[in-house]
Amino acid sequence: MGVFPYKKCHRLTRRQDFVRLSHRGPRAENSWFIAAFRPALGPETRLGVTVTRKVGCAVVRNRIKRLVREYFRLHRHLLSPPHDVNVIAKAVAKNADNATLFAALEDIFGRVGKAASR
RNA sequence: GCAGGAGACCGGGCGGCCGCUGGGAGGGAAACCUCCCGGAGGAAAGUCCGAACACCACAGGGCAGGGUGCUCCGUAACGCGGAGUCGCGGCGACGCGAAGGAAAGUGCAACAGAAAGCAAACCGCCUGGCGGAGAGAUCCGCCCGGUAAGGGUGAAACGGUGCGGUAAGAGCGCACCAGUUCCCCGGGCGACCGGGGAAGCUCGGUAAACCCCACCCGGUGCAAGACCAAAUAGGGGGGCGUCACGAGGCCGGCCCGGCCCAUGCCCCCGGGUAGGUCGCAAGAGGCCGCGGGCAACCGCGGUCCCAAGAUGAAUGGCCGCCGCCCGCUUUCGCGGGAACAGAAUUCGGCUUACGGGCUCCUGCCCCA
RNA sequence: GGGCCGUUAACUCAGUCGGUAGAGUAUCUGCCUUUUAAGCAGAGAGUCGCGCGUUCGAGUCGCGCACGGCCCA
Repeated sequence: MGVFPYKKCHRLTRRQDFVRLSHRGPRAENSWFIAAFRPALGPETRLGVTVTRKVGCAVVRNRIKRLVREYFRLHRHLLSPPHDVNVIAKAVAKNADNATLFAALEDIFGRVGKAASR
């Protein structure tokens, strides 16, 4: 396994997982994203990305999802103990460039990390 | 040089690091790892048509409903394409056209106008009659009629011009022109075109109003559908026969019509949700050559060129160099920009969005 | 993936068979009242989502787009 993998076991793949996060559970928020999270059931920290049609067309939504995944791939190991995280993009995210979104993700994962380690 | 028209084409390139994903090979008990090959578009979009494929329905007939609508070709098929015909637009290159039928029937036409569809008399014009005025010519009023040439209204008013004709007029008659129908000759597969003749005088618009005519169309869609199969709950399916005569149900638009029923006997053990596997990626393909055809396209041969397959859903991120465009700058260089847009069963079209250069053609102007 | 509907005044909606686009609320003005509310009278306001076509004439008919919403599995 490489240093920064992103395999299927690192993703939320069931509707159940998303529903579980959307109900109760802590959230972190800034101008571009909302993150819903709670301690993982398995041994790995897992990611889900939610970008609704309100955000933009398919090209815009794909770009945002890829950026979120890329950031998660490089920084997943910083989150301990393992958590399930769902990152939801706000509609204004379509206007931000890649560097801005990476900064926003750094901010929001920082908040998640702080809350998770407590 | 400016303004335009048509056609075909491209949709940045190379490299490094970190990743995702399909297939193949190898290793491993497994998680997984290593290597090799592949991984968004001309529109992948809108879902407007047509098919392939799958399941459901289906004896047959009729009605309804929907679609198409000049001709001939092409195609698996099409509402698509090609070549033509006619009409319209443009100086032109060229473009556009749901382009069958209004002498089958029904309907509609506000306002204006006398009248809007078996024509019609408001004004005007004219013969005649009555009354009045006047010396008279004649004028005025009313009435019975004639008249579509003139006026005004309207999107549209029942051919146009001229001559004759008449009380005034009128295709009432004649000549030419336009149109309609029919006949003949020639060309074309055909739409239709060219020429000649006759008749009748002329028969309006709207079918993207109902409708008529010709041709086509069963429904639903890969979340179709097939297979494997936890937990939970206990039932489900098939065949044959007897009875039956109308209340009900079914036949997936409706009707004619057809079937089911109450019950008996026999046979089978499976059905199905979560989840998984398949469907699911190698063909109505591209290119080259030859042949046929004006062309769309077709036939034959070759090439082995290309051919993604996810399923909370991959095709990415960061960086360097080069090329293109813009701004600043004498140059060097610096900074910025690069459109529309992301496969979801697969093809053929159409439509819409959008960056760029190329070739040919047209009109006008200038120079030689 | 497939299907259906809507878009008309600031807001909520009518508008049949094509013929001068209306109603209620809100706004403004006047009357009434000590004043406000209520009531009465009147006024303003519209690219009928956009484009092309059919027609003498289109909110209405046809086609192509845009935006919004809903349904099925």
